[in-house]
Amino acid sequence: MADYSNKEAQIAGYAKALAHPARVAIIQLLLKKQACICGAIVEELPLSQSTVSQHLKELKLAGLIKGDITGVKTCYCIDKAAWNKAKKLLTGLFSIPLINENCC
Amino acid sequence: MADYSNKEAQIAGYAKALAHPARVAIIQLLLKKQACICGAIVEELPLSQSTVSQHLKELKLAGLIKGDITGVKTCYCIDKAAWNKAKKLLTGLFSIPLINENCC
DNA sequence: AATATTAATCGTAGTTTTACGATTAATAAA
DNA sequence: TTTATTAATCGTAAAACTACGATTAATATT
Repeated sequence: MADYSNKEAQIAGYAKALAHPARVAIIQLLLKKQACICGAIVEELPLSQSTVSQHLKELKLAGLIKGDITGVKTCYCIDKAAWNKAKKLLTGLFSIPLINENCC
Repeated sequence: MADYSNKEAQIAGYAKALAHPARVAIIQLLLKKQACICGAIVEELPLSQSTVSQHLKELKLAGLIKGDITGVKTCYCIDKAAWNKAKKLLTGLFSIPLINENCC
């Protein structure tokens, strides 16, 4: 009956950012530094440039990445602070002990 | 250019299941066993019975929970195997070392 | 047998997401 | 200065998501 907690909303927010394979792929590319320039990311994905741009925008909106424009190119990278926060929240959820003494 | 990997799709799938605060709340309730019967879950959320049922269905579809009907009531609980798989995939993503020697 | 309870499903409306091509703005190269 | 490159944004269409009330099917209770 009560409203959601801040934590729940934040977890959901970060989960939402990772709720598309393209965005998971982008994050992995950035983590492993196999790509960083927008154009290179586009080449790695089976999507059009505009669609990839949209996914990058969503990741940026969620705070997980930031973009750095230099000249005509844009370099993206993980936002360390936000990434660590997401990690903390998500791993926190998964580390709740699961003792199955339930009905099913 | 190539297609997504299985792993990426699975991560995205589990993330999607957690991409709504109501579903995060449900998972937490089940983990902490503060609720289990559908009706009790409904009482804990600021949503109608039908909407909660829909969220439960999505979590079931993602494999994270299972429902056990006994009489007129339904008891839900975490699917241990799937939950552990999700945990492994998500924590795996978050445990990729983040060395920021990038452009930004 | 009639009524109540529980939870799934149906129908529906509004919103959001996803995807694309086309366009634009900015910088780089010729 | 003209042309090319890069990436964001716009416009748009289709699909998916979210929410609700109403209905339904099943079991419990009276």
